[in-house]
Amino acid sequence: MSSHRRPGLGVLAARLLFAVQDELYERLELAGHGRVTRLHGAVFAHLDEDGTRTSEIARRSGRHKQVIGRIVDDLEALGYVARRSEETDRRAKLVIPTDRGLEVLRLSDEAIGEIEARLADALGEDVYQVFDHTFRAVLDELAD
Amino acid sequence: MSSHRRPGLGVLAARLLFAVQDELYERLELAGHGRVTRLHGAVFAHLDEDGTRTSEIARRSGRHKQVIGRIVDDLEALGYVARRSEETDRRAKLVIPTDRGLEVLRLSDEAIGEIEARLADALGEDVYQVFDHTFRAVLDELAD
DNA sequence: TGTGATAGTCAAAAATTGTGACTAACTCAG
DNA sequence: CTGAGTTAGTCACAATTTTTGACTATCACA
Repeated sequence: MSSHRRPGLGVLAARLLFAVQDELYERLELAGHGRVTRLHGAVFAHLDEDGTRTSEIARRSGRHKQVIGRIVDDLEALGYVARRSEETDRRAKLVIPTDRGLEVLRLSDEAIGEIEARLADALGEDVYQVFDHTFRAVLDELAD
Repeated sequence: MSSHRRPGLGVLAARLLFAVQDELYERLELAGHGRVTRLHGAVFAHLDEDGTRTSEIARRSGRHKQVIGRIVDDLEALGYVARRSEETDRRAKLVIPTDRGLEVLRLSDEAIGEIEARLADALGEDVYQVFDHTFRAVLDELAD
């Protein structure tokens, strides 16, 4: 078996994404946030500590605002975020993390940070830094 | 705006995946394969030229075999793959790309190859090679 | 031979995504 | 100041996708 083709950049990206997500959500579950799923990640990943608009989250995550709106409904019911109208634009509503939401943000940053630290440790601090730097350059290059 | 946190490894991976997919499916559409969607990618990405079992595709892609079975139904109806019973194990069926399916495999490899070549050109051949190599090392490291 | 595991499929339920329409509020040219 | 066009968000409905459980056929192996 395993006569499969050498994985290209797309498959590498998918594997990395799944590997990171697997570890992240496992840790969130252990920390008592088992109700938070990958779906909610689209919001958490693009949510600032001081709040972000629904439409901005939609834009950043590349999903429809209806989908984001529904995920926010969910997170609101679970007590992770609250909605507050913006004062400068009364159409808009800020999605703001609650204390519980802030904890998820903190735990997520911590989990990702640990993964990165583990990789830096295994591959070499300098090697990993170059990797991270090149990764961002790759994304900049593909953004056109 | 844009006061968002520095994206971690997970967000980087997601962006890379989407960027690669965007370009890949755009090219497939231009080549007359507009009916092939990201959904089908789970099969094509793990399909060998000489055929692969449904369950092996499911294992490699991390999806349920029912889902893969349905995608294969789709691809079969579109004329991209055929099913053939294995001789060594009569329970199993090989999913085999048709000529049309082989063309998609070729176009996909070509598209990814061009993206990689473009990146190597922009960032430097040696820089990109190190990046690619480190990427695979990262995945090996996370596989544990 | 017979017990347990594996490959694949079917069918129904649940979850997620996409579409179109709608209200409210903002922008800005005239 | 006003009205046309745009944008933020939501609702309701349709379509798609995923999940769950059950089932048949086949294999592996003690």
